[in-house]
Amino acid sequence: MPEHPAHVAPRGPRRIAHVLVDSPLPQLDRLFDYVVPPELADEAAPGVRVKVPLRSAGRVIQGFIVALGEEADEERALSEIDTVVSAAAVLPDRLYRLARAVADRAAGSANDVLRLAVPRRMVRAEKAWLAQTTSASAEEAPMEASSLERARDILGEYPGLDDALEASGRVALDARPGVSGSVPAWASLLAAAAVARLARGESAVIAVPDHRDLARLEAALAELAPAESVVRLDAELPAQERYANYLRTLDEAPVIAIGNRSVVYAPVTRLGLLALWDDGDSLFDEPLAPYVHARDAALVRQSLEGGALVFCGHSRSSDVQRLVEIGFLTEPAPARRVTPKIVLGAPQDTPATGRIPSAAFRSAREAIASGPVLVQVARPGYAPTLVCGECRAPARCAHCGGPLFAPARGATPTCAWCARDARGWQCSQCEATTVRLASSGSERTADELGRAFAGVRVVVADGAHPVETVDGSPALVIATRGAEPVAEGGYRAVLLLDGDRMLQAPDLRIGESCLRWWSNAAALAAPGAPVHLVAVTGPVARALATWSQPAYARGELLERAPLKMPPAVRIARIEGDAPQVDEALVRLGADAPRLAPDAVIGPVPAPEVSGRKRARALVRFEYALGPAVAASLRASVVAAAVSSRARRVRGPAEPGRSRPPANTLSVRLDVADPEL
DNA sequence: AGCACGCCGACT
DNA sequence: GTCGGCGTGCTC
Repeated sequence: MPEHPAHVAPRGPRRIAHVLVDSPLPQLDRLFDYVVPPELADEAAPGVRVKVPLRSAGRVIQGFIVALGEEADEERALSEIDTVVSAAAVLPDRLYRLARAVADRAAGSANDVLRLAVPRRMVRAEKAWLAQTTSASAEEAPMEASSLERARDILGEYPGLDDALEASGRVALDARPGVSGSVPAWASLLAAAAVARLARGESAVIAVPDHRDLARLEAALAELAPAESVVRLDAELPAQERYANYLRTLDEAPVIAIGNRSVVYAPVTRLGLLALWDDGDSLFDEPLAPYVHARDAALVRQSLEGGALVFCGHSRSSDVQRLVEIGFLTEPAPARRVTPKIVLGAPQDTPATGRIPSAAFRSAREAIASGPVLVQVARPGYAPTLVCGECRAPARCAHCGGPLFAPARGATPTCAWCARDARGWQCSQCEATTVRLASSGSERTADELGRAFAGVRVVVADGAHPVETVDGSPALVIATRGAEPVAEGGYRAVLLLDGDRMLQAPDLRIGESCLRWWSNAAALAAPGAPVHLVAVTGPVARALATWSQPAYARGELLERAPLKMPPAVRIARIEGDAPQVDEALVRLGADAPRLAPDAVIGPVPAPEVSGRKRARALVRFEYALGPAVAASLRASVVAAAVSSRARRVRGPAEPGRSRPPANTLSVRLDVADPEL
């Protein structure tokens, strides 16, 4: 029994709150302990927002109580919690653990992950939620027996899938091509999987790349799931609704949460299914720190919370294929293989009009009598690139040197950078004054085909003019890749036009991307409708023609392994003040001695920031070394942030100019384009 | 980020 | 003998 001085009243153990403070500083990315004062004891529960004193960032800072504890009174000096912001427990323990694990994997801060997961607080929505949870909580939405039966029918197309899902399996699922009504088959499949989990009282989370896919998934769920159980979580929602929906996922009653990349963090209760549609889409690549791809976040989450994990697509990303090959994912096969009818243009097939071979043209002409025909092109606009009419050099803006394009038929060339029109243009190479259209955009294709198919309705769909669906009546639908509308009953013919141009992009993954774009467009065809891939030969064309996307992904992986390119290995990029980059590499050598001798590329000089010499390096590492590499790089980031007095050197040098990054060392894991 | 602590030069 | 420069380190 410890002695107490007479003037201090002996007290029992005190309540302690472990608090995650909301600060961007990497050195504060850990839990801080505070005393819970007796008057806050009722409200200070795990998950609530609090304000706490911290010797920085003003006097008080926002944070979340992550957990509570007790300890003897006199062990150490602690500050008290200042305020409980609201009694709403909006950060459940499972979400904190997920954020922590995802941040650790990416050498980032838990706060940065939580910023993606927890929408901005809206007091009105929060009050409504608090009132509702206390009165009518945990009421389960009734599920119609016929819906569940339909869901089971759909899942039955893949013998073994239901078992795999029940056993919290992890699967790579090749979606059946086709549409029923205006709903693509993939959307019905994922909706059915979600409904099957919901029927067992478990939640589902489904992430899709963009809002058009979200609308399709929503349509599929409308046919199968109780409306009260489907919760949209995406950035397009009004702030109040978004926060209300977030709070809804915290309820005891299971939900189907759908949205774009960050929905993978939705903190639903009893996660039974976590699914990604079309994981090869670059929209799943998170552009905010710590830059974690939704696929990786999903992998981390499934390892923590269990439940089934599904990567579904018409094509196979090399990343998912890697997981298949190491035995992490299984591939449930469909009972009946359904493939679109792909027609590769014969080399001797001469174009009847413009860039369309005669066979494809005939095919379109026959099909258009009975319904819509899809024409996929690479780029929007009229003529996206212009060249000199004489010497064929790219036409450049006289003012800024930017590339010129033609906004419409016969229009004056315009600069793509500065938007000036190039009246009186003259070639800088040969002084000619005429330009030539070097490429066709969707508008020009629509123009040309509209004349060839006189009297037919023409629909143009691209990023700027999105079209969700078209009906089943005859129409020419010209769409840029990725923007294809769904046609009711499927397209009667599909023409994939600019394949050769698309394949030429200087991108490590261009083959994979093209196969994805083409497969997704082909999947919109009606059963038996011809899909013409024009002017492309080689492995990607063969993979499409034989509908063997997994085999193509496998080939990609085999090619990249000896080159040490992702996803065969992981790659980290380190950038910062030259001495700190050097220091980080030294530390890495000590922390991860099993790194290959050629793991580090660089460092090379990077552009100076306010007069400081900067450097950049890449590190290639095996997946097994991930934890060691991430921890080491994180330690370097913290060390650099703590010791950095660089910003003081800056002083009065530049008044209002853009300030250099707060951290003098920045680290990014799993870079998509491994360029120094 | 901010703010306190601490160890050398100029001061009433 | 004291005030205050900013370099260094930490934040419950």
